[in-house]
Amino acid sequence: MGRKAVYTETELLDATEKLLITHGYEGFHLKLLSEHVNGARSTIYQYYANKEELIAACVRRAMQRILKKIEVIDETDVMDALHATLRAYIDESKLHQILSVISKVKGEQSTNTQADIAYVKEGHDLLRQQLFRIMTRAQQEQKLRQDIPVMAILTVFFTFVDVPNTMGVSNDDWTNMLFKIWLEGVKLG
Amino acid sequence: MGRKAVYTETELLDATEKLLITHGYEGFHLKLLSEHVNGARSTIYQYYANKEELIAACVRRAMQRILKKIEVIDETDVMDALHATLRAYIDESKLHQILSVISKVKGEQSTNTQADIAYVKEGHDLLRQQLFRIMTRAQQEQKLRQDIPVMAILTVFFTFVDVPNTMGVSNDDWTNMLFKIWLEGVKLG
Amino acid sequence: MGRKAVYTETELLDATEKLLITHGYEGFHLKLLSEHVNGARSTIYQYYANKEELIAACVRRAMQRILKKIEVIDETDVMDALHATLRAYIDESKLHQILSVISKVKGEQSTNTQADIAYVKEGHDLLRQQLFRIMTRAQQEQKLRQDIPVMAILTVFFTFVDVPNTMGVSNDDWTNMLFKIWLEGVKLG
Amino acid sequence: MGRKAVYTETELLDATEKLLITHGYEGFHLKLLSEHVNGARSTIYQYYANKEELIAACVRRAMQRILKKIEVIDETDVMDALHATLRAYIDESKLHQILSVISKVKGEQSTNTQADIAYVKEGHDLLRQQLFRIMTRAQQEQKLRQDIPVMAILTVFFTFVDVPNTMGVSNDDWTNMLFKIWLEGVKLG
DNA sequence: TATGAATGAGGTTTCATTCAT
DNA sequence: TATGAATGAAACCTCATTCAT
Repeated sequence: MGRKAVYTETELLDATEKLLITHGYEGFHLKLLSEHVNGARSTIYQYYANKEELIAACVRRAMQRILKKIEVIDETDVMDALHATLRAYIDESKLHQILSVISKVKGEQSTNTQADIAYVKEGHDLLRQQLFRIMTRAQQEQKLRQDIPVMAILTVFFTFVDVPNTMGVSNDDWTNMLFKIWLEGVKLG
Repeated sequence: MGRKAVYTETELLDATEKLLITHGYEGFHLKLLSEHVNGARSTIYQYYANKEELIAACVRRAMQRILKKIEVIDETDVMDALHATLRAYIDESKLHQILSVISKVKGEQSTNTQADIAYVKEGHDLLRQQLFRIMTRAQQEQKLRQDIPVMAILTVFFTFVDVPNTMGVSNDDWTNMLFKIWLEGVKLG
Repeated sequence: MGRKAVYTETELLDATEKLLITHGYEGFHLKLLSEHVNGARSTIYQYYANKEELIAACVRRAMQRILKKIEVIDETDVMDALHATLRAYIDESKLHQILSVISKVKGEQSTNTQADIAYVKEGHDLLRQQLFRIMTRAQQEQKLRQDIPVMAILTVFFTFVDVPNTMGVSNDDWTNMLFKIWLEGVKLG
Repeated sequence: MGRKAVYTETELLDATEKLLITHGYEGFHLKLLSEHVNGARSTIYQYYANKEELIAACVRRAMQRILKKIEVIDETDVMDALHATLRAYIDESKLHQILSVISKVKGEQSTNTQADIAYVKEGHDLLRQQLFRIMTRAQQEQKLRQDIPVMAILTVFFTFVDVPNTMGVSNDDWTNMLFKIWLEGVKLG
């Protein structure tokens, strides 16, 4: 019963995510969104009580997506696990941009929003801790150099994730190349 | 001598830069700026015709600053030059954030703005080309591995610049550590 | 017998009346109403063409209710009639609040609404005239002082109706107390 | 320095008060206000941060006005004091309408608003307590009947304040008439 | 020149009402 | 018939920019 929806919630979040990436938190407007989705601006309020709630839900979904991908990585072989992790992040190359939005979301009004913010924050910590754990194990297994603090290795790793694929190669090739550079450096011999 | 002007152009640009870093292009407002500077909001228009012009001037100045620092680097020794370059960038750790603002500046209105945008774009290319040149030379001199395209090495280098100093060490130490990782990688042995 | 309708017209008007009292004309919304009744907002339009029509019907019903109560009052004894009248009004303590809403209802659109507005206006006059008549009779019968115009006595009477029962006593006791004050005043002796 | 203001704060509050009386809290809009004052809607925000703050300030001012009038009343003679009090309230015949608005004002956002709300609430209590005190004294001095609780006398008094001047006489005459009715009642002899 | 004040454009949100299932 | 969904009008509020002192 009732009229057919002009778009699904998924479509709404997809469009939101795209616009958050291209315009950033402050440049994201509901008018903009409504122009990228067929339907009136006010219709958005059928799905989310306000802009903040929508953005928070969008960021949360992105976090859920990466968590799901990271979760299934086999940690038997430490180096394979790191490689797979890098690949997962590169597949979600815009992830950091989206997640960083969460720091601007104002959650005072809605408990929904607050819950989403908390979820994303926890996800952040989880991802960081898991990588820290794996890398520590890699150091112990003599797979990573020990004269550099894990924290530094980790931070560099997180930055590699954001290296733009200026070569325009496949994600597979790009992951392999970055992983190699991360491991071996760029110096000859 | 007359009464001190409410604020000098330099103070205005300094405040603008700080706020662009903390709030981003879309989060930067003249009201905000006037609250961080001693004088009224409308006085800003004595210096710049509009917001875009102010922002463009601010980004231009940042580009000038880094160009000046890069310009004086001695290129005799290729690897020293790269190290010094990394150090220069790390000293200007927020540089990328500022420069990236330029892509959002709308320059249709003012030729001043357009000139500034062009200047920044050219500076960008200049920096990139210079590094490209140095790295190519380094490859030729057998200082950098040849199985990885210079473009990839370069892109990674540019990303290193943005690795946040999570260890909280001095810029000197941080540069050394990053440079070492960039060169040698994180793998043991 | 078929499924029970989501709500009867009576339920709708009851809820409307309650909300008009608590929120006033301007604070009354159909969304609010639909939340206080079992059924969807749009279903309201099956009963009334628009918000104004609903409100007008609600006020009209309240007027009908008080008219019915006043109508049956035995006027044989003038003072008993006045006492009974006060009691009837006090039983409908929120009446004035509801009736006053009518002045805000916009009736241009619907003849139904216009008819309801007219009905309420006429009822108003009727009530006033009837009381005026009784009081004039009471004056003639030497039951009410003659040095005060009936109009003033009447207006004061109408105000007594709205004295909030701050003592929290029964309607019976409250009526008696107010009637006594109205008649005898508050001065000692 | 700076442009000449289109209206003073007093004019703004006067217009606000008038509109609050005629349209009520929920029917009061800034667009409406801007139409009753020369100047654009957005100009209002130069004076008050938001609608609630404006309304709260308006109600506060009304409370201040009545407090000032009540304050100066000479309490030497208890009955004279009560008469003067009634007169003061009748001069501010719309007072209750304005003050009642305060219960709808949402003050969560602004401490200014909260302070104004508190001020009005306290003023309310003050007025009530002062009258209670005077009336209690009047009872003790055998000026008011003792078979009726002061609370009831007080409540009736507060209602008298709102009796509309349907006779169209001067405030002086109206006060005298109401005071007489309040004291002596409407019964003959 | 510096600035307080004014303002219109544009963004957010709510709500009566309509649509289509 | 009942309703979920859509929507435009209208309210609130912010901000870049202009005005006039």
